[in-house]
Amino acid sequence: MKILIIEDEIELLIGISNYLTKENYICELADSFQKAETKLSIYEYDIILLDITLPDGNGLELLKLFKKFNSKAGVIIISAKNSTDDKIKGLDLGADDYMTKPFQLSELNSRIKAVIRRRHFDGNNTLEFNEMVINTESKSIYIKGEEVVFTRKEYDLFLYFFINKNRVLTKEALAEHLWDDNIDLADNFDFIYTHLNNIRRKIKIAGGTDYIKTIYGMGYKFTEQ
Amino acid sequence: MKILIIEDEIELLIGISNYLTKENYICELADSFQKAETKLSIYEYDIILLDITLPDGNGLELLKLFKKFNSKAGVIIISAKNSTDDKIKGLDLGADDYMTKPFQLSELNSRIKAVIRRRHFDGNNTLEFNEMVINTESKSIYIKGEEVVFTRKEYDLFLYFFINKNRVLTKEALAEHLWDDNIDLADNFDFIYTHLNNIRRKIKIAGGTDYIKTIYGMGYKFTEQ
DNA sequence: TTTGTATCATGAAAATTCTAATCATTGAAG
DNA sequence: CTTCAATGATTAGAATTTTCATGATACAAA
Repeated sequence: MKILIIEDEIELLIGISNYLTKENYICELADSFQKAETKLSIYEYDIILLDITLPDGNGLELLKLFKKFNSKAGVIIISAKNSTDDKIKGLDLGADDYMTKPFQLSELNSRIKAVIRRRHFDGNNTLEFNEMVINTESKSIYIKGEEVVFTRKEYDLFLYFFINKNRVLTKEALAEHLWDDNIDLADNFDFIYTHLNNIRRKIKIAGGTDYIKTIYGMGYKFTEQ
Repeated sequence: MKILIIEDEIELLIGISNYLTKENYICELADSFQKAETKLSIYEYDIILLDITLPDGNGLELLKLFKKFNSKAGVIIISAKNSTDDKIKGLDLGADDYMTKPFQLSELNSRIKAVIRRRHFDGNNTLEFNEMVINTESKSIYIKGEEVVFTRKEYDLFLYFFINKNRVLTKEALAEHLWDDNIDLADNFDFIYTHLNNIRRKIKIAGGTDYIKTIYGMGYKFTEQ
């Protein structure tokens, strides 16, 4: 997941970036209205963290502007402002959530996750990719129209690939996802191999294509190419 | 966990209470300074949600006062105030966190959980109760000085009892805890019986006392009496 | 007190998850 | 083009988790 952090307090900017990078997000930084504007016009992001008070402009203007370029991204407003006004305005302009400074980084992380989840699943319960369909309500997976039974861990892993299509996911990131953060990073994550193997076997048996490409020394990527 | 909600906007008060009750907390309500004062002088709470602006007094005074009676509880300040002053003062007076209105109930919940966690685990990694000791860092359990090996689910369940000493926990609450909320409530939770049985057996073998009492039709309670 | 039903306890079996050993492949270095 | 070390794939089986069937117990109603 790619995140743009727009924040003029450099310390906070770095702090957030470091934390989120450790949590396996790809972070880009902007410490002014202008830099943010440039980045937004060029790249696509999944999540935008937006500080309202910038030295060279108001974040809400940026939000208005940006809704034209990049409507896919979720926006979380970061505000030190004391009036609720800015938050309300921000939510009106299409922000998904807001945080008031100061905040815990772990909380920011859980909000980011929540926004990602909502953006993916609100309204429709099915995700599709070529011959594959996931129904997130019944937690069932269909390949070429036939249901293939996945275990809980297999399902979680496969869904994670689906959501992170075209992105390289490290073993560590996958393991952390399966074990909701509280996993000991000193462990070895060999069991990922096993689950992956099971998923691939089931896809093969069902006559589907193995879209999970191995990137040697890096991780795995769910993609067509 | 027992929570006192001090808030004069009745709608919000009810809203919070309903939500938190569904999340398996025991809620008590106070819509004025005076009622809150009375409750605080009589009962003990785990968490206190404190609105600063009350019709018959300032919440910060209440906070000062209450630190004398009930120093064990965690305090989360709810504030609609626009000055950061009240928040800072509140945190100075020993509040653990604060929220600015309006807020998402799910966020409130995650903050409550965070405060409970911090209050329990900050500084010391061990929880003790009579002949039982839990080391939350190494995730090991000792009974009469001897280590007893618990599986992950057994450990999680046992720790949850420890944290919720003297409280009745329903099967549903236990199951939800073990499966991080995303469990299907239509499922049957029979596996709780099995894990409980295993825990009790291991305690027995180690020569410990079974402090987990069955409350017929209700749930279970970890207690001495 | 007896009876019936719902809840809980227990143990065994099934399913899933994880570990560990072995083999295969990749990419780098000579 | 080899060789080597690191990484990934595969498989078997150990450990854990979950399901299921059966028996025991508590509570309520007759």
